[in-house]
Amino acid sequence: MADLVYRQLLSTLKKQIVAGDYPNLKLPDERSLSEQYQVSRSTVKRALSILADQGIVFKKRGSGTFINPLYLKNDSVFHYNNGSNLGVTDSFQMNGRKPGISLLNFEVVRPQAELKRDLFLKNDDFVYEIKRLRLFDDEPFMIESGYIPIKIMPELSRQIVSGSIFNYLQKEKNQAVTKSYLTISAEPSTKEDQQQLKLQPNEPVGVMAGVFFLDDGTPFEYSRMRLHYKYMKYNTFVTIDD
Amino acid sequence: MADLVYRQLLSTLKKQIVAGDYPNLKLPDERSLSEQYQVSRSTVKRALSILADQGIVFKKRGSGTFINPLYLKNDSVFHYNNGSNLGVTDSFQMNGRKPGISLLNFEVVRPQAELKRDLFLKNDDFVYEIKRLRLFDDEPFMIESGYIPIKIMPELSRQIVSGSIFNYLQKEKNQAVTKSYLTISAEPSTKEDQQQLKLQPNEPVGVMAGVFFLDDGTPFEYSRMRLHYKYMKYNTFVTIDD
DNA sequence: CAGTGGTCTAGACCACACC
DNA sequence: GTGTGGTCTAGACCACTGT
Repeated sequence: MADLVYRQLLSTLKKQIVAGDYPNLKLPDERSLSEQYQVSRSTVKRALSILADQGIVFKKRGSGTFINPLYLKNDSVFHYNNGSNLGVTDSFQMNGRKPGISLLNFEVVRPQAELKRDLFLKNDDFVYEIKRLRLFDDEPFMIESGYIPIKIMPELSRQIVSGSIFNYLQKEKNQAVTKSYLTISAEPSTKEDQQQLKLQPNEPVGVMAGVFFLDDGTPFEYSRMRLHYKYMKYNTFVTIDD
Repeated sequence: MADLVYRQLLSTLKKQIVAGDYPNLKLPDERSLSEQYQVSRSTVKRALSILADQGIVFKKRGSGTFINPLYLKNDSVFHYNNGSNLGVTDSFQMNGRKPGISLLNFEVVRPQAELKRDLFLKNDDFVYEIKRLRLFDDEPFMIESGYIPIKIMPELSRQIVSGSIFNYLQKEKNQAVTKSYLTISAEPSTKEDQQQLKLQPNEPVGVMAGVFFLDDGTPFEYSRMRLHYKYMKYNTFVTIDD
């Protein structure tokens, strides 16, 4: 991965930016970079576009490419995900805390209409229903209800489900979950939320719900996550074009 | 904008996909498309990459490009933003409801340290503090607190601030806000939230806070939005690579 | 081995910003 | 007008998939 030309250039530029090699916050023009690193201008553009997508630089037609000053202030609001995390254990800053899983429920059910639609199921397909309580250092922070088609993972067991399913997929079946569509919202806590997540009645949960996809586009899991509100922090960098 | 070759191809393919012109959910290969539409393969790749970023298709090296079945089910969970909306009046589905603004407060203040950092301000820079209640059809749904450096918009007035600031920027100064960094979270409602947004004490608010940037990368506004929880629905399509 | 997407190049021409 | 990023092309070669 890192031996790709545009990846190397990307990484080089990123290091230089962080190191403060461009005190005037302006990068050299694309043609110069192309010359300097002996790569085509297209490759330079590719690297710079990624930096722009990540919010690290701004490209301004006619004047140049400029470093986002906010990115340099390392302790600032600007430490975000690049939207590039998936999997519960990766998505939350655990700050050295040990993640845990407590299995609440594990059974096979007939999917509701909506679920059938979202997971692209046929009429007589069944799904596993997996309800788990997620913890950090024995402190519960999320109730997760997952639905996985039997036909995708017929071998699923209480054992597997008590650990990270994504890791299992990766290691045992060499399949990666690289895409997800999620809706983020907030709700008052239910009695169950309050009990499991140790919430006061007036304290809410954050809700993240949606579909995870395998590399090849197969909808793999529908998941509904109810988070202790203090643990829900979703960072996004958005660009509009149209 | 739409006369660009890759944009046209993009729009053509999107229409065909929605129209069901590819019943087997597989697009023609890139070289065929290049031939068929008399454009270079690079241009085809560009259009297809955008479709992939939007989650509409999956590209699989060695086998082809496939349509995401979820995208075809139009009424499904899959109708999302592409993360491509900015500006309050654009960002929420208004469903024909008329947006309104009630100005709660408008003054000049000395920015706190954190704000100074996020807006990249110097020691003696001042900011406008603009607090507004946003409505749909006279129903309040959001309390918005915005902070804009005086030096960026010295001409700001109660009049301007009572309408859409982004529209004003666009029309009067030909500057667009095209990027934002936001953190999304949830909180119990405060007394003020409950009063302004007509919430019960146990009902929460969604919080979206962060920085909006001008085209040239200037941090333009820090905004903190507290939303009636029923109005907070943020949709994301995330891809991981690394 | 054939088919398909991924990377990379070299160069032409356009559009916008600034002097 | 010069500098800079944006679009587009034509083609070479690589990497992975599936027969």
